Amino acid sequence: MKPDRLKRYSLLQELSSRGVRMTGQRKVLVELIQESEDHLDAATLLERARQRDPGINRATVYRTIELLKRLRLIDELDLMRLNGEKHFYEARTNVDHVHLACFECGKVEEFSSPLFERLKQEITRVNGFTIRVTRLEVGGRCRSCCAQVRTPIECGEETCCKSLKNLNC
Amino acid sequence: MKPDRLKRYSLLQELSSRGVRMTGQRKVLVELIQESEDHLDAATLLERARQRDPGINRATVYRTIELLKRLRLIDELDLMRLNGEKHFYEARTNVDHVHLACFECGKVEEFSSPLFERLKQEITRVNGFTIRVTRLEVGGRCRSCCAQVRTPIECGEETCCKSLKNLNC
DNA sequence: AATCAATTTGCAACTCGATGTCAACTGAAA
DNA sequence: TTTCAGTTGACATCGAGTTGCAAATTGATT
Repeated sequence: MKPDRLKRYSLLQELSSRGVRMTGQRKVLVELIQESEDHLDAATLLERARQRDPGINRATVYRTIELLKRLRLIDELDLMRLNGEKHFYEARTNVDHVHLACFECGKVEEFSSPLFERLKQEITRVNGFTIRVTRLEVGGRCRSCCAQVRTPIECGEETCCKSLKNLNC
Repeated sequence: MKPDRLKRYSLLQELSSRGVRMTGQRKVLVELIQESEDHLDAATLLERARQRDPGINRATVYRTIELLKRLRLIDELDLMRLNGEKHFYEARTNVDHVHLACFECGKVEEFSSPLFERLKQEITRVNGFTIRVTRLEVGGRCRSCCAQVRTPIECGEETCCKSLKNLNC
């Protein structure tokens, strides 16, 4: 399933329906997360927010992220530490999905599948575990990078990670 | 599948077979990771290592972790930030498995399933993605906590997270 | 056993994402 | 419009992880 097939929650709507106070700063931040095509980290979010409200503070960004996370309106991602320690955020979707992070080019694809839903059901059934959040991240080499690069991914090869850091590979 | 059904790689063996220089510090660290029942973070690993070799340094711990990660001999986990920003490590297993982190009691269960393997195959087939590492973490409430606690997990309830921090819930 | 280049370690300073504190401010209910 | 709990900005602080470099160690070679 393509990313654009995934439905994102309307954050503003959810917030107001839950009686959360809507400040100017929150509105800007929430809109940015909602609109964003890519996965935002806190620093990028701050940077973009300052273009709309120059006075906005870093702490507010983190506090808003915290709020949205607690309300389960956004998901937090690591993207296999493709870009270091940062965390990334996205508006929640109606269906959980996998993030495929390419160690070669850094691209991140999204993928959802009924198999994932079945796996979740199995977890609940077999372990008696009530699932609240899931995070499935996969690291490797995307289709176009596989086509370009001759050498297969080899364990321990220095060459396989090239310029990227913290690859887990 | 129970954790003890998962086979872990023998780290020392793998390292020597790949011609990695074996220093005293590495031996201690690698043995500790191998022996450990639970998932170790860097600080805990350092602490335990110092009981065997008091002079061992923090930087060495991180460098060894980095080495093992690059050689794909250990996996890195977040455990849904159950305990803050720390990363956790475990010797790789023959089969990928899910980590189920209970937000209530902090317990971490492991679970592997053919469905997970099928999902991985599907990812490869549909997306043309060559998988190198996977990380599937699930947060929620474990069986015994579900039995104890009356209230279901509710979005935005302050009570659902209680003393634990950074719950993503 | 002694030699030696290459690798690894310890140390300490540093980076950087994230959090805590507190006075000042503000959204929205009355 | 007033009121005040909730929110923000400023700034200090935290803590996990990294880095540069001199000294120490490894293990292959003689």
